[in-house]
Parts: sequence; C-alpha cells; structure tokens
Amino acid sequence: MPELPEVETVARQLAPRVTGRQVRALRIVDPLLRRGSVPVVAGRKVEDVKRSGKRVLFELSPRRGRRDRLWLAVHLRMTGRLLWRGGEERRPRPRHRARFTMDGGELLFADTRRFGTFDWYRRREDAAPGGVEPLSDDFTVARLVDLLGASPQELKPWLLRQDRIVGLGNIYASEILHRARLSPFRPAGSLTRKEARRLRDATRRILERAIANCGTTFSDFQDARGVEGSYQQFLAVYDGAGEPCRRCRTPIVRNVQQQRSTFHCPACQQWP
DNA sequence: ACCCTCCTGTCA
DNA sequence: TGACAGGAGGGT
Repeated sequence: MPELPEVETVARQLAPRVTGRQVRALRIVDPLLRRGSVPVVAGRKVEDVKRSGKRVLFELSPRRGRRDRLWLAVHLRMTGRLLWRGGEERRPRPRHRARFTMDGGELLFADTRRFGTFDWYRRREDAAPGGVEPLSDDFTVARLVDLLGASPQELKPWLLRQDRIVGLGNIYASEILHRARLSPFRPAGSLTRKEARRLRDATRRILERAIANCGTTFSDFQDARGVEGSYQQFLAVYDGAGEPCRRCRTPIVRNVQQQRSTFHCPACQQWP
C-alpha cells in the first residue's frame, strides 16, 4: 500500500496510537532488515510519527540523560504494513519482520515481499527525502517547470522518480496524467507552462482526494487494525484496460514503460 | 537512460 | 507455468 496517500493514512492512524509511548524493546526478526548496525531503541519515547515522501518517519527521544535523538524511516515498498496491537489483543501475532514492544502494546512491521527497509538517522535534516513534497507550498508551477527542465524522459516514468517530486507511484502517476490530459509518453521537458499548471493542479487534486479516502486498497487482506482505503472506486484509468474512459468513452489502453504498467486514454491524452 | 534484481504470492 | 504486483537501488 505504498504511495503517498497510503503512507499518509498509515502515519495518521499510527500517530495517536504510538506517540508518547516508550519503547521497551525492538526485535528485528528478519536479518534482511538489519543492514549495518541498529541503534539502541529501548528506553526511547516515540515523540512524533509522520509521513515523509513514501516513508513513515518516527522521531524517537534521546535516552535518559543523553541528547542522542533518533529518527527511523520505515519504507513500506510494495507490501509493508505497520500494525498496532493493543495490550488486550489476544489473537496470534501475524507474521512480521520486526516488532517494537511498547508500553501498552506492540508495533509490528509485516511485509510479505520483504522489500521494505528501515533507515536510521541521527539528524532530522538527513531523514528528509530529496524531492519536493507535492502537497507543500513549495510545489509551485514555477518550481515544477524548473524541475521538468528539458528532460527527454517520458512523463510517466519521470513522475515516478523520487529525486524531483516525492510520493508518486504507479497508480497515481497514471491517474494524475489522465486528469491533466497529458500523454504519458511525452518528454517531460516538452510541457508548456500551461500544461505544467494542469499537471501541478491534477497532482494535488488527486493526492488530496486519495488521502481523504484513506488511499487505495486492492484485494481485501487487511487485518482488523490494518488500514483500508476506498479510493479504488475513483480510479479513472489504473488497472482499467479496455474500460471506457470516464470522459470520452474511448477504451483505456495499457502500455509498459520501464517494465511497469501505464494506463491512459488514447483520445484525451494525446500527443500529436 | 535503461534493464535487472531483490522477494513472495496470486491469478489466468 | 508464466505474467504480474502499489518500489527503488545497482549496474551498464
């Protein structure tokens, strides 16, 4: 469940449950998750939980009598999930890669495909991602035009890059381009200012609506405490090859760009 | 600027 | 059995 709206949803649901709690122990079950050394976490308090790009960022207090504040960025990748289990939970634990034991409950990191990562930072500025947050005030038309530059890269793969704009993934990139009526095959650098404005506005609108609906959930394999999105009912093109375009009824087409599916309407997303 | 790979599960 | 899956780092 890993694009910006889904990660935002996870962070929002998690924050009130774990903020203020003290971590008693961290057990990393899957050795793949411990690249390099893992800092001491026991005894620290969770002071903040928020989204940063596509990652969930935990701010952990210094240990008693020290000033070694710590940040943990959890990247969910394709299948990662953060599950809070209150102290009264009696059902068996689901399979997981890491477990934080806290006052009053435990936080599990479950991740079937095991692509997810933990990254530890000693300084807040190191924990921030590279690109601009698309929902921040920094994401202006001028900024977008500047980022697009003269890039020859096709627009859709360009949107997936995290070093310019953070948070977009395969679903929302297609949805955004459809809303903006831009071809996914256009060179990113070929947009006019007017088109860049459409792209900026569509990006914001789609992401905001997706967040308002707690993101997109495929299949139905969420645990009781897991996050369940409802934005899938608003998807205009993603996973809809052959379905009529909501604007013009032309059948949606699936293509592959950089080994990933792209969905678009060949009629209202033309590039002459 | 591309292809491959990491890993597991599901579906046709 | 092979294709595909919401991601991205590494190599060429």
